[in-house]
Amino acid sequence: MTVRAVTIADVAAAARVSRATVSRVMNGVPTVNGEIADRVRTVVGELGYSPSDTARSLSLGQSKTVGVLVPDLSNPTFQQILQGFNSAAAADGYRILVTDSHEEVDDEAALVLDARNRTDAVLLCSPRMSEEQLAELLPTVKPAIVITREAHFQTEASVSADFIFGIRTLAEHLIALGHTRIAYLDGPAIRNSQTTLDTLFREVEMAHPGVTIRRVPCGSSLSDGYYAWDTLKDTTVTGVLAFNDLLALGLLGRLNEDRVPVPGRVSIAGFDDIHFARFASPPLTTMKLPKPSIGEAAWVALRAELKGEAHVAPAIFRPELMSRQTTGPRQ
Amino acid sequence: MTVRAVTIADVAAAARVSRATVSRVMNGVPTVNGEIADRVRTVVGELGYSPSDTARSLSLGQSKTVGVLVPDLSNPTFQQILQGFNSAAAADGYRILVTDSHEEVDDEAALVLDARNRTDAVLLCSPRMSEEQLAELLPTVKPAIVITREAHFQTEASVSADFIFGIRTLAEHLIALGHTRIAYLDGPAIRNSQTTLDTLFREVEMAHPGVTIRRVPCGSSLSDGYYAWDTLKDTTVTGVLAFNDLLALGLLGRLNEDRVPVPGRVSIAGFDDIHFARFASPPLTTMKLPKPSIGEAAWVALRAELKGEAHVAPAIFRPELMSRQTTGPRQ
DNA sequence: CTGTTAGCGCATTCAC
DNA sequence: GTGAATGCGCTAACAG
Repeated sequence: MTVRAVTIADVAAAARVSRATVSRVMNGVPTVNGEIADRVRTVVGELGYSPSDTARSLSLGQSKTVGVLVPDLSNPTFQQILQGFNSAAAADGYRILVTDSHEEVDDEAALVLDARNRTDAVLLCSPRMSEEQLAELLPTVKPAIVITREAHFQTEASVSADFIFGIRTLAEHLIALGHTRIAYLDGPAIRNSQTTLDTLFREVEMAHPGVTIRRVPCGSSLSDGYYAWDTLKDTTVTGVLAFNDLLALGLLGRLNEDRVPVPGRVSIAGFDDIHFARFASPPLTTMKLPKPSIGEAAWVALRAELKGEAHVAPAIFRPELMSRQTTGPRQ
Repeated sequence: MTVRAVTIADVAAAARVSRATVSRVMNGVPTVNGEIADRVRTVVGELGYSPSDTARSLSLGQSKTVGVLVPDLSNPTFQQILQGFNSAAAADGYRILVTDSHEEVDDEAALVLDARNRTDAVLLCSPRMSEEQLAELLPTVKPAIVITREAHFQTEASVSADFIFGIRTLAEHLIALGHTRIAYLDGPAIRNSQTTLDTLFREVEMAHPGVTIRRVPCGSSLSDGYYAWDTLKDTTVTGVLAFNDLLALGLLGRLNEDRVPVPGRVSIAGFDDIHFARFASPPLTTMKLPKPSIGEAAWVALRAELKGEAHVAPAIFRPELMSRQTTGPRQ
């Protein structure tokens, strides 16, 4: 914008028609005289006119745009979810506006509000805020839906990945390979997923006497994984589960650097199956998430809300084990 | 938006004041009676009012937002440039709206136009469109600036990376290691950078008799690099330069998979120095680009244009050689 | 089939 | 210090 160079009025004047007619031509309304339409189009071309989306949005009462909040756009996982979401939305004529919170929990609410003020709805992708904050925010920004890594937020999360199932699968995988001392690299401290995970680990330990799974605070980035070795190396841990692939890959890079054999000395498993996982050396064992499908499901849910339809049933996606080379028998 | 739940009028009515007063309170205009202001704020809280950015934009004549076009958001390089740009812009109270062209050259112009119609200016990050298209588009969307990988588009590119210098450096690096048969994995076919690169390679060949550098059409993604080996493996090439790190990393992944020693059988060099480069195995030799600085410089240039100041001098960034382990003596 | 009128939600002159 | 009126650029009835 910035004091629009050429407006609909300019075009109307130059084409000697009313603004309404210009509007009709621009929107492809068929009931316009061919000659007039041509004349308008010509002028549009000459003046380089292009309608202000802001004005259209205000007038139409909708922007045909939905906002998306992600905690970290540099994480390939979110990019892929976003792609699935984006193409699905695009197919319905919607565009997206993405905002990255950079893992700053305290900024999330404001960012969502902000995004919502210029769009018709919002998608909260793995919000890091507490469940309470979320519950408070949601009603003020709806239509809104949230994608979560845990399936137990049934009230809010329309789309979720069965993280617990995935971690259990990975744990069993390591245990089957003979590992008994396992570490879990924790993701961003969020919500009350804490207890859920603890419960899982206790269950697994119960089922497999002799096995211990220890949680280690970590983070969500490559470097978080890289530095995790500092606290891990002096332990007897032989198997490591990571909150996500970034963590696992960062750790793997560190181990390669320190010439620690993988999976000889320690087995590593990630979560998400980002592209790089396959290209790592050795290729990373991880749980594959159908990221584009998750994005699509999110759009389907959001579109339903947009249309005011009945709530669609929450979609829960099960990850799939990609057993590659970073995990092997305990030695 | 979507038929705004609560508007400024609602707040005004509930607080028994005029809309103008509500507006003043919302914008922190000091000349408002304390009690009234408090009353308004209370109502705002109760009603959960939050001003429509769309309406504000239209009224103010500016959105305090700038659009950014990138060819591939999943490429970490662009993310980092974006981050630099974003934080610089944020410091000046501007927000950004990103659009990803997914390397679809033909969509770029429309996307830029689209973005520009809801923002005050646009940044074209490594546009893939032809120089002619760019020249035609630019005037219609200004204020606009472009970031380029080549320094020779002096007329348009406000910020650029000295790609030619970087590739030359890498070529010399390989040659110094004894490589004489070198392949260059080409990026997206764009503009007329073709001849520039050819010129460079001829120069290098002249300066080093016996050396040949062959261009191989490739692409810009991990998988493009992965499949490049299919055409490379039957050649006598011992050194490979890649358009970017993604290509190099994809190729490296393939070579690890096929158990082809790197750099024993073939040396590889990338370009950009994305995070993953360091974590690859072996760590990737590449040219480091000051990506955040590039982003910041872009904002400085764009801000100047926004203010209608004189054109700032084009900024050209020189990449720096990061000699790591994917390049070694010819064997 | 085209022009006139009104209004989307907000900020901002201008009087009061 | 506050309210009433006007306009940002566009679309959508409504007439004609």
